[in-house]
Amino acid sequence: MSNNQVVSSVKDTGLVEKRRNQMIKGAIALFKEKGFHRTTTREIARESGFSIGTLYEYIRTKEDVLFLVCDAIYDQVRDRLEASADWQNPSVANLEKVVESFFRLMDDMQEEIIIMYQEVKSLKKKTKEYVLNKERDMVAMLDKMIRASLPQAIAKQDAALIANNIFVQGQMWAFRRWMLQKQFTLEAYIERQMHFLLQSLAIDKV
Amino acid sequence: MSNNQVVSSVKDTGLVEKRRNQMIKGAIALFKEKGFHRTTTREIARESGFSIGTLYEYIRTKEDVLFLVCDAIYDQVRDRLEASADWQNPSVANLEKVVESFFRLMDDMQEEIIIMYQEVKSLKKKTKEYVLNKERDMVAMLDKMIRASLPQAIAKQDAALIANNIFVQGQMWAFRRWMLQKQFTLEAYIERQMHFLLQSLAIDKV
Amino acid sequence: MSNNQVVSSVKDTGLVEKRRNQMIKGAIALFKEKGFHRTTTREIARESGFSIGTLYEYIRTKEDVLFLVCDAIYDQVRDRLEASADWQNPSVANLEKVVESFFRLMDDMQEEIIIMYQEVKSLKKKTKEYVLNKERDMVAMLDKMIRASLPQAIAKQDAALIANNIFVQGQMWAFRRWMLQKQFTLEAYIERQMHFLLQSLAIDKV
Amino acid sequence: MSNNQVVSSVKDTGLVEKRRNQMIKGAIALFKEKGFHRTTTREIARESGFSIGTLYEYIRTKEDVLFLVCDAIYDQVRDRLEASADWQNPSVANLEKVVESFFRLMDDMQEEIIIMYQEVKSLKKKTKEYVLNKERDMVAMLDKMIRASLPQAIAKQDAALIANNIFVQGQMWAFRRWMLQKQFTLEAYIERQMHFLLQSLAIDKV
DNA sequence: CATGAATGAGCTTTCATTCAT
DNA sequence: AATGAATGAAAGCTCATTCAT
Repeated sequence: MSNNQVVSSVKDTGLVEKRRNQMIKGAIALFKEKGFHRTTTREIARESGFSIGTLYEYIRTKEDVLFLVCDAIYDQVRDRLEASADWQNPSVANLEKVVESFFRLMDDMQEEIIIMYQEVKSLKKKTKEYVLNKERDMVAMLDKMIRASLPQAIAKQDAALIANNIFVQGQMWAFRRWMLQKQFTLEAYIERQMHFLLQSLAIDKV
Repeated sequence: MSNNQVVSSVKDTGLVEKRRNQMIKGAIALFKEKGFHRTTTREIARESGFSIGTLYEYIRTKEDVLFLVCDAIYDQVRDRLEASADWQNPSVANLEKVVESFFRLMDDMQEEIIIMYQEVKSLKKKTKEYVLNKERDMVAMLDKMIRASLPQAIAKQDAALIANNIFVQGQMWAFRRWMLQKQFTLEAYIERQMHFLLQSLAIDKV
Repeated sequence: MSNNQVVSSVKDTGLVEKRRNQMIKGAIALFKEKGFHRTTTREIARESGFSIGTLYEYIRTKEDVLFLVCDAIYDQVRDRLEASADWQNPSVANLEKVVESFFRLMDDMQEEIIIMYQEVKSLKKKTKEYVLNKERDMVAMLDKMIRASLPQAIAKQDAALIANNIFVQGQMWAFRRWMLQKQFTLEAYIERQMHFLLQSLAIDKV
Repeated sequence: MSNNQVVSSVKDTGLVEKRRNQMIKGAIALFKEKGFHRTTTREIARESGFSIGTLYEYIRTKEDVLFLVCDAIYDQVRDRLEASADWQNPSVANLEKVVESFFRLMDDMQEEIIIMYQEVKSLKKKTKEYVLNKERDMVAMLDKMIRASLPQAIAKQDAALIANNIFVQGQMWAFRRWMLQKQFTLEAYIERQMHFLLQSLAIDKV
């Protein structure tokens, strides 16, 4: 369903969704290549397959495109994360599965992740908060899973910290690829991070 | 000594260094506020206390300013990190000290850290590599310290991974402050991260 | 009867007239607020109660709307002016009545008058002439009335000049309201202008 | 001295004045031809003899140009009006001289007058008021002259009304030239208007 | 007849960079 | 060495108009 944080002149919501998807796809391709600021609205229109006039029928400002892109990426990450494991039955095994899926997801969506974290800052306060809340939600999912999975009790803060660490280690695979991906295969990276994670939680490898 | 990656028309190296320091200071203040792309060269000149013409006597392009800024921040981080502990006598205690200092440093220099990691992407390939090498160097320092400090042997890759984790956990204090700094004091953050670090390395708290 | 200076794709003349009246009403409301140039065709369509596509079924260019508006205003002024007095029986008394009516009319239709005189210039030559001829006609009516009313003979040119003066004094009530309407009530304005008019024509107040 | 209602990036006030004069001259030429809204900033720059970038060194928005133009025209009218007669020694003869000069001035500056009264409406409230105050001042000059010149006393309101009438009759020579200038020479126009003016004031022609 | 999505020329404005003084 | 006026490519955005449905 088309995002209604962003105003469109076009009424047909089905069309709005379709066009915005084209737009998001086109914009991501361009943002990957040159970042938000160096991409022009004309380029976005062309890459999306329509004219500049049409682009502006579906958004109001260039920033709207960025918002749509960030929002779409978050939703995609979340959807895939939710589908990746059994969140209803917490267990160390399922936690491991979640973490592994998350790392694989970050590998899959490297470029999108880089775009998102590097450009959200360009959103204005309100929109930025809206988007960051989605991150908060996902961290909370993981947080909850951690607390429910562990055999022993864990302090609330500790669970939150670990959840954040996992998140950042996932993102780091994308952001620091120039450093990490020369030294590690994805498999090795996952395996070693998982090892240290379990170790730090004093859990014997299953 | 003035950075000679960037070409200046002015010969007097002392003057070049002085002017560039003014420029870096001014630019950082502005980048903190509005980011690199939204800051104009005119503003940088004014904030630095000289004219736009003079600015261009000491650099060649706007990107040069960004480079100078990133470079200066890295140097500052490195200097302070080096001064913060006894790197010559590796020990778990010294490792802890280094890690703690690093986290405190990241707290101190939050804004600069954010600038750096959010804007390096705007540097062109060659310059970016030059800057990222400085990051590599610092990670290497930590890596080496880890390997030398631990009572038991640690795989080369593992040390590198831990070093990266520490780095990213430090940066995360700055980048995710909207999430972390509501839940943790710096002290608590350091304490818990250190706890998990030692735990994951199977070291009993000293 | 719908104005056939402006071409319409729609055949049904009754409908054309109905739609154009909606359009004129909508456009006047908008022109009052923001002038012709700052009003968009989309706004005119919306304000008129139909779609942009429909708007263009009844006109060919945006300028057509302006023409229709000016034309309608002139017709309205003329209709009301004609109805306001007994033009068939010239007399000083009737002349006075006409002048008073005209001033009251200008007060009533201030905004419309302002629109018309401020935007006609945007019409292209031919249409502008068509519209200005209506003004000429009205001045001629007054001119004729003056010549027929006065006890003594008056030079042709003089009658024309006086007719123009009266017209402009009426418009001035609308255009210079920021200056005049602070100092005069409409009644006082009419009374004093009439006084000077009669005086200049050497007629004793009836 | 350069108008400081409008902000300029250029510091050299002499230069600012020079460039703005070029700009005003260029803009008037264009506004005469096509009006404010149909004239582009690029055209103004080209006509003024400099680049679009330079234009914007001396103004902030397109509206600034319009303001500068209106302001300059008013100042010119006022200067010429002040120079045209002996304002210090009121007398019917001098009043006649003033009126005649004013009419001649309106003839001379027809195009400018048309621009001004047709485009002031596009200024925003504050600037418009600033400009209209200049009109008020001039009307006040005339008003004062009328009161001081007449042999008999005249009511305050009446003097103001007569002053306004004279003003509007002057402007009408420019605005209604399509109607008046076919029937009257300037000389005749002045002569007849003066005749009716004196008549209405019950003054015997000198 | 009515609709409204699509178009793209064209607008105002910005800003990195140069260069004469 | 320092200045700041000049430049113009290029950006974001608007809007009159068309035309398939």
